[in-house]
Amino acid sequence: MRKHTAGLRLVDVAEHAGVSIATASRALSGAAGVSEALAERVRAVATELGYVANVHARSLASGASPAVGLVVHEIGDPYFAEIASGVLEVAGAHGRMVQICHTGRDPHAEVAQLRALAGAGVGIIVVAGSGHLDRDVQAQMKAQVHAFEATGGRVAVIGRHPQLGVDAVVPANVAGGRAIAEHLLSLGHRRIAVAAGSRRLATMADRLAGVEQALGDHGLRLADLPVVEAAFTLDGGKDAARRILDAHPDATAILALNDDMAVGVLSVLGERGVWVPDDVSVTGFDDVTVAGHLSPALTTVRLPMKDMGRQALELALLPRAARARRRTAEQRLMVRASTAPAPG
Amino acid sequence: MRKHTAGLRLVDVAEHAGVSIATASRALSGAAGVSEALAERVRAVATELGYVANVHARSLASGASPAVGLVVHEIGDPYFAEIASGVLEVAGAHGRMVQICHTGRDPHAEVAQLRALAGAGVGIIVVAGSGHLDRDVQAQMKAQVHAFEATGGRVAVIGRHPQLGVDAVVPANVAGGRAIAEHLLSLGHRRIAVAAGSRRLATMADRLAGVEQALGDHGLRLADLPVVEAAFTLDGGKDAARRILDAHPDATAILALNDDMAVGVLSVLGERGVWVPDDVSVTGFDDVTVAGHLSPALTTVRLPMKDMGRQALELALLPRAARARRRTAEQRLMVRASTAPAPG
DNA sequence: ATGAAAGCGCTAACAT
DNA sequence: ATGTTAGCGCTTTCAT
Repeated sequence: MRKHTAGLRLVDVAEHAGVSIATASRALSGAAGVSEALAERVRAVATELGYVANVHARSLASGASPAVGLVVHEIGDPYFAEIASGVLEVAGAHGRMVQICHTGRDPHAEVAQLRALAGAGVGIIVVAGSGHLDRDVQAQMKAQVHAFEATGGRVAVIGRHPQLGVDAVVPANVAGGRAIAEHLLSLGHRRIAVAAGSRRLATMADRLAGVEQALGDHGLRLADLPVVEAAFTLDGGKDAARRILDAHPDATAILALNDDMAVGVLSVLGERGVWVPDDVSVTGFDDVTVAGHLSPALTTVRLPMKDMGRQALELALLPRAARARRRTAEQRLMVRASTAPAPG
Repeated sequence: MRKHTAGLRLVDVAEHAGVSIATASRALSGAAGVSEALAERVRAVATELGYVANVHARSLASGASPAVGLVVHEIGDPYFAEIASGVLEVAGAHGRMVQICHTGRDPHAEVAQLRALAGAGVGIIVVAGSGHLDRDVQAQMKAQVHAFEATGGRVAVIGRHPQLGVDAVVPANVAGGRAIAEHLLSLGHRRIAVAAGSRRLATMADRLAGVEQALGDHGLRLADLPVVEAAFTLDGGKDAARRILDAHPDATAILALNDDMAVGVLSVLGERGVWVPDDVSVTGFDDVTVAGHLSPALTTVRLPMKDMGRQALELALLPRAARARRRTAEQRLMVRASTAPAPG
């Protein structure tokens, strides 16, 4: 904990400028009711003295805080790091600080972080993690979010959060899932194994739904394909790949539902001497920066993560609307070297 | 800005528990001077009511803030994202929030962010970006840091920051530079081109110094090698690779001074039909998560970024010492597929 | 347009 | 061990 041993105060500025602290306050916060000349003088004195207002005092007195909270699953994960980059960019442009919390992919931790941010007195919260299909989690999130909004807080989420009813930036996960599956199908793949994260995540459900649509177009059903659930990470991808190779050695393609998992899949395939794309095609989802530089370059679905971060904060910066706003972030299929026509 | 329209206050808890607000305060903050039974009751009431203390009021009254500020060049960059992950982990364990600022690699922005964080009332600042060799920048950083420490703030930096005199976690950049260069030299490479970032960064100077030592062991001098300066990013690596290929087509190895640049180098080499490692060996520095999964897997120097983040905050959490503390983060050479004996 | 003064919610002396 | 009360530095009525 920091002890404010020193530090200039508003009184100091006021005295130096020969005005009352009320006038000084108005001049510095740009409020009306001060002659421009006086305001100018006060500001000059403040800069000269190097005065910086105490946020805590300001927030306490005004009941308004300029800080924005950002909740991510894991900041070390490129997907969230890129989103964070977009959020920081917009925050910087508005002179706001960003407090980041991570949840370790635990939905209960997410609720706890929300509470913590509210307690930490931020005025805006952006939730970057996927929504959850679990009713219990949804209810808790909803309660927490509403409590925060009731005290004047603003919330925006990235991803589909069923029942939440707040402003949202929703990536085209269904369309993306459809596009990537369609790509594999059009290459003649039929024995496709899916490396998936938890089905309790809305993101996962949506991407799978898209895959199912594409399959349906070809008279196939998702239920007939092996869908292996594992952690939504590089290691999870490794895990899934091993299980797929063992249980379904005849698969000609592995469709991973994010790039992290795809990297793990590629890694295990390499270890086992399976050639990509000659023996098995592999696809990812997200198009994180390195995806195009992998071995081989990964065919994937691009999502504009940084822009999603920007847009989410921009939504949250807007005054609350009667109906929750919704922006869609478009996907784009990136065909690279990790996919090829099905062998045979 | 958030308006606190509602919200429970300490008085509410005190009333419900039938005690004074002083007792309530003591009970909740765990201060001495309250009977355990009473403290327990107060805490129970607080949880039941869902009371969360107002940080602004608390910080204002106590003059201490639990927030920690983290300054990075770019949070979307995996190197910094991993450091941030370590900082968040330790902060979480101590019940503290982390405010992240990015500087866009501009040293003057770094100074400005420091000032902003101090103004935002954080108690601790961790600076993750490399130190700068420019005297002017050093002086400004120093002034800003001292001003912050004078008001009771704590600061820790990651990387060597000449003249700063604060607690630091210093990665073994010199040893790493030496190890990676020695690796190439032992493979018989002599015509080595270096893809470097700005030489004004301490990190860069240190890594180059290590390279120079290894060269010296083999009777060579850095001055005789092409050292191409470019942005310390993937695009910078591309830029450097193009210039190297054009001006020094006979180079048998490209030593990039971070992984981002190495990825860019690999990318350009691929485009131009240069085989790695058959025609040209390529090395990186940092060992970001994907380095081992690139095409080909990158030989590089591993730095424990996440742990560096952890350690930096742990240092900053300690009370200020008479002499600045210094922890060294060890490097480790990771030999992979991107290097091979020099051709011919 | 300017100033005086009453809080914002909490902590930390200072009583008791 | 518990309660009373004076601030922390600022914003914002309310006077003037």
